[in-house]
Amino acid sequence: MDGGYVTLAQVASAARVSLATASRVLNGGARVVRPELRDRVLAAARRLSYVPNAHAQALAGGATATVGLVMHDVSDPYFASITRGAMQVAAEHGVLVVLGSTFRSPEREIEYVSLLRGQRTRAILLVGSGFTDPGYLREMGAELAGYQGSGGRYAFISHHDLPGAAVLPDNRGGAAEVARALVRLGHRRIAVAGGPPRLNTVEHRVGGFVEALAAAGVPSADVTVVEREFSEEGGYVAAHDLVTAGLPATALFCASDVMAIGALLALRERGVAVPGRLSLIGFDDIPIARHLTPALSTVALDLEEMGRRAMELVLACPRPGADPDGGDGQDDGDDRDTGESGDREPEDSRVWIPARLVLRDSTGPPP
Amino acid sequence: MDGGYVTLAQVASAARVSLATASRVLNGGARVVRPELRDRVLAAARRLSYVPNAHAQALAGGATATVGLVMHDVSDPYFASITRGAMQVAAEHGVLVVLGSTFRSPEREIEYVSLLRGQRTRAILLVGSGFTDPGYLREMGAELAGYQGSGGRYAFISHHDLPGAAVLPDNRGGAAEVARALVRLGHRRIAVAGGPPRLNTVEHRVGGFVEALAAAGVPSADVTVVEREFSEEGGYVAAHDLVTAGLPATALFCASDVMAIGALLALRERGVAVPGRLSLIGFDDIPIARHLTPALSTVALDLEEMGRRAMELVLACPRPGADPDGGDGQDDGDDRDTGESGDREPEDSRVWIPARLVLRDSTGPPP
DNA sequence: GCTTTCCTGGAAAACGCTTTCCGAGACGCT
DNA sequence: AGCGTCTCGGAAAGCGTTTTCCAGGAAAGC
Repeated sequence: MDGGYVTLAQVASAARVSLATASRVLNGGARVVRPELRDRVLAAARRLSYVPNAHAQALAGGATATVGLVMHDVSDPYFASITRGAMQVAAEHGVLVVLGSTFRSPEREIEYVSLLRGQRTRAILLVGSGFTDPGYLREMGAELAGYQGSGGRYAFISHHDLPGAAVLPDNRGGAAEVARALVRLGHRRIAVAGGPPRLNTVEHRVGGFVEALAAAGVPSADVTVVEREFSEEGGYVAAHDLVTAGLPATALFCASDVMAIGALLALRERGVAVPGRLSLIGFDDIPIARHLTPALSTVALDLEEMGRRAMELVLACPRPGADPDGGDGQDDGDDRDTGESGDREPEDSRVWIPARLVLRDSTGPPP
Repeated sequence: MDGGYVTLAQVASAARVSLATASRVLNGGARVVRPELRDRVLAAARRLSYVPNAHAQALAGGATATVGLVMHDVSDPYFASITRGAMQVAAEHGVLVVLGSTFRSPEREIEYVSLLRGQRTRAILLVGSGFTDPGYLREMGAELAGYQGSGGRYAFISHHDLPGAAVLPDNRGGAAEVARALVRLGHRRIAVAGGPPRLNTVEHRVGGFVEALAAAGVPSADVTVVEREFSEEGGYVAAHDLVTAGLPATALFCASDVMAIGALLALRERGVAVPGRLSLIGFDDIPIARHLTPALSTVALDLEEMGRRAMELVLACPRPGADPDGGDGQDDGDDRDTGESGDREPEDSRVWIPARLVLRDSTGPPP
């Protein structure tokens, strides 16, 4: 109305009631207040259109209702879908979501965690591939330990080589399935387009793929690994370079759908028929994958579910005492530990997300 | 390290300095502090890994460094791109972004504004089409007036029929260009797939299109308007129904690219050649539009720029006194007021975003 | 009928920070 | 040398809540 905010004190005096009573009626809840006073307070609050000051509430010891979400970039469909799932659960719990975009910079990621720590967010979700850099792991580890020590919860989505609860897509398994499927189709000379190996996700997908290829009897001389950016542009460049190099393959596996989209564009520009001359397959099954022409074969991950599960993990009612104890009997995470990295505490909740091969029109037998 | 947070008081005592001095060194900035003390404080803060409590800072009168972003759904590419732009500017200003997904519910939109008000966010960005419902306009208007009255800034992205700063895409103009382009190509029987008219964006795009068609001499009997959901599914259903009805058109204009994607799928399933039998054109130029087959003709809006401009609008240094005065000489918004709704205060900053017709492969002459 | 227990409202103490106001030295001017 | 001015550190007053503790009245027990 006029300048400044309506405070609880104003509501209380308007209702001719003490501050304590007004607080109890509007936010407390535990204690009983005589109906008559209760109504007076409620009426006054409505009349003045009182909105509690979240900062004051947080300071005074009330629980904060915000969760931080740190990721590469919301406009990347992979992250957009995960965010969507996470926000659904957040909304159900009446929790506000704070976003941080790192654009794949480890420094920014750490900075955001520190910022969110300052905001006393109830929890932090670290979405997307972790970095393998030791300096990053040390710093981020310290930051997260401090956060947890002071009562914050956190969870990773995707592998991070750091202790903590996590939602883990079966990157290796999915990539291996791609390898076997391509071999089954008859491909023998195969290319992989990956990103920088400092990203865990890339390492697992490319690694799992190459290993499975070897296991299926494809000589490593017939496997071409191309490392570019982990982005649409990177996929474009990878495919372009592959074609320029004489296209030493009949199938191309891209470490993500986004890369595959870039690759598809390059292949179209260079006149390479997909899947006629080259089979193409991605990873993630982002929503547009099925709308491309040819419809993109890929490995489906339930991205929204990943977001949902992670948010549930950190919002799952903790015992209020904030001792650094981590996971508390999450029931449905089938805990097969594939030992991808053994340095995690066994108490941490782990949710595995299965990867499902989806063959659409972009893959076929070799020419 | 141990339970609980490190407070400024602890830092101060570790540095053998008063609270005031510690505050001045770490956050204040205005006042000068002797280098020796300054270093002591800095060292202590680092050693204890001090993180200021943002809530306490906000309460004590320091500026809040968060901005709210309220929109339909981040996983919609249109909103994802806008969000990306907004986050870039936010990051430059060291501002944190809080996200709210309304899923096109006016109630949720109002609820989020109220929540963000409670968070004392520095500003709120309302992204995406406003609703035409009078009840919504009244409530939202009151909420925003209260917010502004207490020093908050806000801006709309897209038309909202409410006073306030805004970043406005030229929906009518773009739609009119589509109409003229289709007529120029030779189309005479034309269909439009729109969403519910309670969305301003839909109203302007469909309205502008139909009017321009009339102006170009296309009899209204030859124009088919189909109203479905403003979503991919809605586009699918619209196209499906159109085909079922005997396809009384040689061109289909969809009120958004997302709808066009759905329509394209339906047309493919029903065996309708695009653009051979039916020309298709969307609106927005979301990033994947060019990757579809056929590459989607559309009206390009610089979505990231829209996000950027809006964020700049609300972050543009305000005079600290928070009197409800709104716009302060934004230099480069060319203020042509097309009078789409006359009830706004002239002081509000308005940034117009031009719409540019992009003809790709999904449009051609009629069969 | 008097004491003991509930029950409920109010006063006041945090919560962690910013900022205003003072006071004490240091310096410059006459 | 004396006085005024300037600089910079510290004490303390909030900021808007929650929550603990206390007091007074009503209900209950003997």
